[in-house]
Amino acid sequence: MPRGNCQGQGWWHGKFRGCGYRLTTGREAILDILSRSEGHLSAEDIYIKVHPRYPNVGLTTIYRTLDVLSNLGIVYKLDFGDGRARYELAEGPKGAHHHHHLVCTGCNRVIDYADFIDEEVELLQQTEKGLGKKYNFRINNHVIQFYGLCDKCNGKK
Amino acid sequence: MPRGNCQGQGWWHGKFRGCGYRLTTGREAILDILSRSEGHLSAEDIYIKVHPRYPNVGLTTIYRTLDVLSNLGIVYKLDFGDGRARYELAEGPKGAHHHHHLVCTGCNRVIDYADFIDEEVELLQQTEKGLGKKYNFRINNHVIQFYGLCDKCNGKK
DNA sequence: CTCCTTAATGAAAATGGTTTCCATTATTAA
DNA sequence: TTAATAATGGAAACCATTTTCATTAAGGAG
Ligand SMILES: [Mn+2]
Ligand SMILES: [Mn+2]
Ligand SMILES: [Zn+2]
Ligand SMILES: [Zn+2]
Repeated sequence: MPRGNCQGQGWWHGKFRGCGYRLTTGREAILDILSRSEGHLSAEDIYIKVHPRYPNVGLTTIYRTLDVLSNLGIVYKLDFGDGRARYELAEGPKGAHHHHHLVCTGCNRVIDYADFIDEEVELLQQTEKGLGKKYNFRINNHVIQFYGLCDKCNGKK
Repeated sequence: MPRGNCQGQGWWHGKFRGCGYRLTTGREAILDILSRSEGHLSAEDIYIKVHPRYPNVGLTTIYRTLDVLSNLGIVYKLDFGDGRARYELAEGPKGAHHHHHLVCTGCNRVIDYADFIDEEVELLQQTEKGLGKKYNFRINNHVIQFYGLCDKCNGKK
């Protein structure tokens, strides 16, 4: 059984070490869970998934790690207005998967969509450029989210 | 001195009464402050502005009233990611003043902009229509915000 | 491998915006 | 005026997140 495989499970090690962060069990566990989970996990969601396999990783470490990951650009910190932050991997080993969000205010379901991304991205770039020039702003992030009721919640009167 | 003037100061009374809400001093005070203030006030900001003139309006009432106003569509509840909700009047007596936001993550300054609104709104409408059809969603709200560093914060290295 | 510096950690306590409770007050329809 | 009940304020509860601090463990130097 060959050692030292560098595909997949360890792709963030470089980014981590490059910024002077230590590689710890907790951090690997959290990234492991994030990369094998679909969707938008809260800190507690992650804690619950990590805990069975790594019972000595505390919730505090989850928060601290997510903060680091978010600063490194490895995860996005999302806010869907339900009072807790949610996180998703910015990109897997396979590359980026840019998308925006459609949030149901009835059941809190969140749909990733990428259908209109091309037009949106183009407009966003124009807008960012224009705003940046006009207001002397260095824009480095945007939030686009649609809120409404999904088919199920819409049916219920 | 004529009584019963209906311009300005009381334009929301109708909307209020129409929904079965009572008109109270606290509610009028809060709307008064909101309509004579620029910008994006937190509940506590409003409390501080209301308190000198109406010392017996509590913070709880501010929260409750803002919730009602937000449900009635009279104010927008905004989240700029600084851990507290902010509120702005949806429209004054003069009518709507649609705009989006540019948020400085350095100093939390928020700039209202309306420059690219037309194009944005058009794209939004298209997107809402497309998404609504594709995912069977009734979209009734969207959030567009740009985050970055303002000229001042950008200068500080 | 061992040592040593110090980054990282977990548990518990603190924080802080917002909500809930509940006894009291005030609005409004009759 | 009166009665029904919506609205209120103050205190306590809530709850996601952060801070504190004593302990642990990464990882570079030797
Ligand atoms: Mn997503
Ligand atoms: Mn605004
Ligand atoms: Zn739903
Ligand atoms: Zn700034």
